[in-house]
Amino acid sequence: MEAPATDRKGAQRVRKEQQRAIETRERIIDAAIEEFARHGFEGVSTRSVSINAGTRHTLVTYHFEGKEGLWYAVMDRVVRSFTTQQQERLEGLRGVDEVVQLRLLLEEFVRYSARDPRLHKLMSHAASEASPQLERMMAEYLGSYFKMIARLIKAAQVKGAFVAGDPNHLHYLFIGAATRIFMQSPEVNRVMGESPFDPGFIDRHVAACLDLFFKAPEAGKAMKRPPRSKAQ
Amino acid sequence: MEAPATDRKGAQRVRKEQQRAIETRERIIDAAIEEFARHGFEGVSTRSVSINAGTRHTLVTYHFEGKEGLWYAVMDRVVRSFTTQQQERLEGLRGVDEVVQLRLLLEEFVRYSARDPRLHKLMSHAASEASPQLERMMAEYLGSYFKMIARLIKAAQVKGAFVAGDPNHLHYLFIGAATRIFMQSPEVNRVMGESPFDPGFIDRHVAACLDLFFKAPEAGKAMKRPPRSKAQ
DNA sequence: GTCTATATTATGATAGAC
DNA sequence: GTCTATCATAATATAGAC
Repeated sequence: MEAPATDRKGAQRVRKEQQRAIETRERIIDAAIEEFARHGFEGVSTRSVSINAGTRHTLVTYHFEGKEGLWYAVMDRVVRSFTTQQQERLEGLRGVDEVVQLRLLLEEFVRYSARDPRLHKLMSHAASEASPQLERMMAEYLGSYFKMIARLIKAAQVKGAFVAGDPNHLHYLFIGAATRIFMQSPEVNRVMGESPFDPGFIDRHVAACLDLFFKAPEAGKAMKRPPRSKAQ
Repeated sequence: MEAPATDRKGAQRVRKEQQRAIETRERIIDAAIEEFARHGFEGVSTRSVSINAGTRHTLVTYHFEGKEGLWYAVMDRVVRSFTTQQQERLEGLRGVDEVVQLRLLLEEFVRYSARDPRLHKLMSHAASEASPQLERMMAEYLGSYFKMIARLIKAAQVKGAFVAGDPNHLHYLFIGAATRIFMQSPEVNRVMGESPFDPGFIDRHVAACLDLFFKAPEAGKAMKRPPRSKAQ
């Protein structure tokens, strides 16, 4: 059976429609990331999300099978985007000294948190009580991420370049120290008189966070930390 | 005009009613702290709060003039209870070396966060965007608290006992490092295989947090930190 | 895929009896 | 002060036209 003349046009129309559908889906997720980060799951209505996305709330049901499905899609995108970014950064550093790897990954972590604190706001909602969703995220993405960082911390400790203690525990201390200031920026602004998102502040913040955890490997060396790489 | 015989009984009844009213008010606040900490302002209904408090939702309106008034009452109680506790701890340490004062206040801060992480969960909701409420809390309670800690950090830095850097900045690093682990305990549990609320863990956590920020004043001294006071 | 219309339930707030 | 009854609005979800 030969394809009739209308088929090409038809296929083209289908592709365009699919394209538009994908864009709608993405716009909804974008808007939902913003709202969920600000108000948490219970504090968000699919109506306000869809309005901010420029569509109707019924499309949330169509694309995500309801509010919960939208939440999954949001967490999936945000967490996956973070972990793959870190993973790629690590792969680009193959062969480099592990202490340097760790330092650069953690620096990137801080800068990522400054660029988009919504990951941590979302996690603060998702991880504050046990749930199947949390378990799934841990199993799928975050578990191996924590293992990877713990491995690097252990290696850095062996070389005497990182403070002593349980690697995962120290990782959590780092995460907290690095991100709190961005998660509560209005309060910080009020206390410190400057925005933590100011580029100058971010540089100082990166240095302060790293300085807390990295040690100069030899006692004879100066306490000043080596110049940090700025380029990716 | 003499008071009639019924007055004594009447006054007694009024006192009892007032007492009961106060208890109702307190029970509502207790329940609201729990709910607001978990779900944030938008995610909470006055109905569920009042059910958990064992009353009707109309009493929320009566006692607090609505949901927003309840939110104010909650934040007021939680923040005030924290700052006065720290204030009293400080007053009990009059005359003590400032480095020791700071160390003990920060230790108390960590243990307080472990006892009741809801303060920080509430703040993470209240301080993530600017608002008149936040401004009021800062002006009334938290502003002077941050000033007090900054003063002690500065003094400790002069004595070479605390890491260098802007005192308020370092304070935020400390707050983040100390509290994140309790705010996301289910995630931590999954990663570390133990609860951060385990007494043994809390002790190790206190030590780890303090060790990050306090320095041994002399290079010749051993790196081990002095035994921490456990009592009050 | 997207829209309109609508069903159902939840929520914040109020009025009035006791 | 606390309760019952009720209202107006907002939310999730679904059905069906296009």
